Amino acid sequence: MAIFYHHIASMPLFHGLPTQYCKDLAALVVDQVFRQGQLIFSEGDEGTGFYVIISGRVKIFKLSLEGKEQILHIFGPGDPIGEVAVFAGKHFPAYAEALDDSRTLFFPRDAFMDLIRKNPSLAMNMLAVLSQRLRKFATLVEDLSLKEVPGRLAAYLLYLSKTDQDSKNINLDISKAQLSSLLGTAPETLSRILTRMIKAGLVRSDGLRSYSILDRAELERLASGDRRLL
Amino acid sequence: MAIFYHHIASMPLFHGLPTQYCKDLAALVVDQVFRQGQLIFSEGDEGTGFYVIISGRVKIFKLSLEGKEQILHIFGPGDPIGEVAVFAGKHFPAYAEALDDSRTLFFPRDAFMDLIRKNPSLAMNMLAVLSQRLRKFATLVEDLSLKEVPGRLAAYLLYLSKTDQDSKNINLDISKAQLSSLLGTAPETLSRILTRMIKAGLVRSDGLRSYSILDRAELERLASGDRRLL
DNA sequence: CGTGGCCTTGATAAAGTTCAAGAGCCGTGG
DNA sequence: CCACGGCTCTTGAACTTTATCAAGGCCACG
Repeated sequence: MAIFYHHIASMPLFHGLPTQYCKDLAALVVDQVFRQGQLIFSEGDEGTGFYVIISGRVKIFKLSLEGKEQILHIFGPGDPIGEVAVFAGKHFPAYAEALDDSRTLFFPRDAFMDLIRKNPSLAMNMLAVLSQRLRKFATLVEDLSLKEVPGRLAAYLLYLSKTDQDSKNINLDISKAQLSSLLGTAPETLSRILTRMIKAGLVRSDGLRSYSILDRAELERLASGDRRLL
Repeated sequence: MAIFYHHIASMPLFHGLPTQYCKDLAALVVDQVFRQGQLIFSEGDEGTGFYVIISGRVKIFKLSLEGKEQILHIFGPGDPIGEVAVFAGKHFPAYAEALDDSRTLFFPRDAFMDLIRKNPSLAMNMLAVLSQRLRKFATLVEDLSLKEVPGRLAAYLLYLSKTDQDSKNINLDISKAQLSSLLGTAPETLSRILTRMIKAGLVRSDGLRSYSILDRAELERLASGDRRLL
């Protein structure tokens, strides 16, 4: 259990939580490992608790009848997933699948609820997490509805360049198929627009999933919704 | 102040909160009235607190460069708005505008934060509210990305028929222009698809903003993402 | 050296947008 | 009472963007 404690205490979600509570949690928590491609939960499943990712990445997505998928988020170490089912509605609102071999800790609903009632700073942390997600969703809706694919792709590339040490070199980290699902488009469309961007001198492909940003200003114009073609 | 107390105590958000706390809140709260069409806050504004709607309706929306709007939510009495800025990021993530002449109570950030720290049930209520919104966003993204306009419209009509006393008679309550912005499409497209639905015998127009559902099964097929044409 | 992933490219079709014009509705004022 | 102006909504036609279907290319791995 001591090994869980270490993980729990270092999660942003539990930042500021007294040591004893972290230890209590460590005793409740269940360690779960998922293979790459393995489903963690399905939309509609009853949620008896939530997961926090220890290692690996997890995609949260919706599926249409015809099997088309839209990725809502891609989460990594430290991120909680499925917590919505704990606080409202009881069942998971989407699918979750491991993108890599992953490890998670599972927090049973009732024990966690007790703890959150006892500890205001945990509640505040959780409120901050949920609020940030609402924010992310708002921009996702904005992108899907108000921007065309080039704009979405440009925004995503710029987003990557901010996290990956503000440089001009970016790494996609995910397959093009996944990226197209994240941007809400077909893989073919993504491919075409990426080559258009390359031909227009906005970016350069450095092989595999690595790209360089050549014309940041132009990308920013695209990302902000400028309809003007590449 | 006593008059605010009454409103506060009856809000779902404050359900279960001790009387004294409600009274404390009543002393802090600021009453604000907005005219129909008046902007309550803009995207990017600093959020020094949040609002709860007492009467009227408020739309939360994003705007593109070209002025196209996408409605994220339409909220009514009892709903909090702008709370995301309180818990994360400080600035409002979208625009808010009164759809009717409306009245709100404004809760200053710091006082509210203190209260939430002191009262776990308030925290739980807020977590439930945010979770429900995440859920709503997830279905909005699903609709925008995975369904076509007929599917979205069908889903919306069915949604209305559930709230408005499960009958076959529904009332749009908002203009077609607003509805098109909520569904993420152009007014012309909405108009065309609505007439298609009428011609196909799925719904009937009872004048103004009133409609009747004639073929619920077929609407449900459309809403669930069936591509088959009307 | 071939096989299977994953990505690209091309041709075609579908859905939605845009622009422009017209219809219906309603309150105002002559 | 009717005509006018201003709304909102509808309809039509051309155009864009994106999806879809179908090959073909590339590359890694056995």
